[in-house]
Amino acid sequence: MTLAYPLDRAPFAHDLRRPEGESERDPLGVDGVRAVYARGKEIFAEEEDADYVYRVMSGAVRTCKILSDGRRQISDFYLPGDVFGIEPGEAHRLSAEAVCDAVVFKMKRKPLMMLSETDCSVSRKLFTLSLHNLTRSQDHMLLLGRKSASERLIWFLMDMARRIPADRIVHLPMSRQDIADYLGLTIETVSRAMTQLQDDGLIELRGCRDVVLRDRDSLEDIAAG
Amino acid sequence: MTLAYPLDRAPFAHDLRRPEGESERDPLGVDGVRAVYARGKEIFAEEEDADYVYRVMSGAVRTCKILSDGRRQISDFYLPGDVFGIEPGEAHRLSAEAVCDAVVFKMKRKPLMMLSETDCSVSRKLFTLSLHNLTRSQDHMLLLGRKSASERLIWFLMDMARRIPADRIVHLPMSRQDIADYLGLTIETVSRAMTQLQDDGLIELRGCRDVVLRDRDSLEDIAAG
DNA sequence: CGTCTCATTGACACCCTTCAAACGAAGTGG
DNA sequence: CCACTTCGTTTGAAGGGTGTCAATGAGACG
Repeated sequence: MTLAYPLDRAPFAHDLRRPEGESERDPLGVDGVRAVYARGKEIFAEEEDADYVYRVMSGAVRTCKILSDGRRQISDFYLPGDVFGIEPGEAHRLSAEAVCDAVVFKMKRKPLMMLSETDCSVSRKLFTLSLHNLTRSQDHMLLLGRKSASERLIWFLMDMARRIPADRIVHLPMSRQDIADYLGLTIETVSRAMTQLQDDGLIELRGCRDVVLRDRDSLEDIAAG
Repeated sequence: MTLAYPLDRAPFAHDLRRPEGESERDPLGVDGVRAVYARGKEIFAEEEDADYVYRVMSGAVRTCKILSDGRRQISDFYLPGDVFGIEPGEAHRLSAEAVCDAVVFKMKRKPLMMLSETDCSVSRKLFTLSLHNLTRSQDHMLLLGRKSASERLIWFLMDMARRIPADRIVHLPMSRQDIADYLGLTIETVSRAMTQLQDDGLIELRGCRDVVLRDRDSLEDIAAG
């Protein structure tokens, strides 16, 4: 049997076949409902009231910030089991969209925050969760500020290989444009870097979304910096 | 009377003249001691055990990650009142150094974590704190991934103007190299961008560390993106 | 097979980096 | 008071990595 996701990333005992809209309980301890979003659909917008906190059940989600002239930076991708949409204030600081068809669990923010005032285990879970995100964004800043295009791409591929359940082939749920906006590059540069890695024998492309890591050791070394 | 820092950033009722080493209590609710670091001195290193959590009392601190070949990315600068050094695991994920002569309050991590298991207000404070840092790093990622040199510098100056207590002149505690490593640029580019902003009449340099914001509205607009 | 969308490739431009030198402020010693 | 040093900043010239613009290629789907 192959797991749908590594154990430390398993969401929780939801049955994906249960009808949408039925109330269930999140591991964080509050009730909520599932919602389905088609590829590209917006889950929430920047500045919108942050009434809900979300957990990915299947598919993938991106959160991003957009400048007035359209330049976009993707903060992170969220995979099954990941929580997103928690904000320090009343409004969302970034927008969220489905990278591919996705099922997300949404729970009301207010009950969660109220529970965290009385249940220390909940507030500590929230604390741990945001620290985890913070750690990721620190690595991301190093990448955006100081790494070359190929180093960025390798770091991204290794991160995905670690997070996505698959041994030999990493299936990327996102487009080149998403990767570019995550890595602070253009789609052309991502594409060129990808073929360069293939020419160097580090990876092998099986179609543009499936990547075989051919020289995992070298890739690890470069990703580690 | 002029405040040493804006009200929302005031650290706590420590008397800076108290002798170093004497035990005091942090607003987070645990005891600790003050420590003095000269400019450039390391407070903790990457990979080092994260035994303490810190709060800046005076001066400024930087946290950064360094690649094996020396490339450096500064994650953030911490000013009086700011807490730094909280980690999800047992080890520090970044290093911390004094940007200028600085006094920091250090409290043991373990008692703080134990307190947060029973006192919800503490774990919620920690949660809020890490969410605040996360929000900052999201803005920082947008800056590093998608903004031009001058946009980065303007964002930095406006952020400092907001955080540093001064009406007309912003005094930067850090060197050009620090600014460069924070903004993902080189020292030369920062210097050039700075003189360009001066030539454009947006700022005025009074020595290389004192900046007068001449056209605050334009600067705000550009910083907002 | 045609259409649509997305990915790849090429040519060229440009912003930022690199390398190098000059400049300036602060501190030291004669 | 004035060289002299040191360290950090500024400025200049040249090069390179990534962006831009444009055309081609490759899957997916009806």
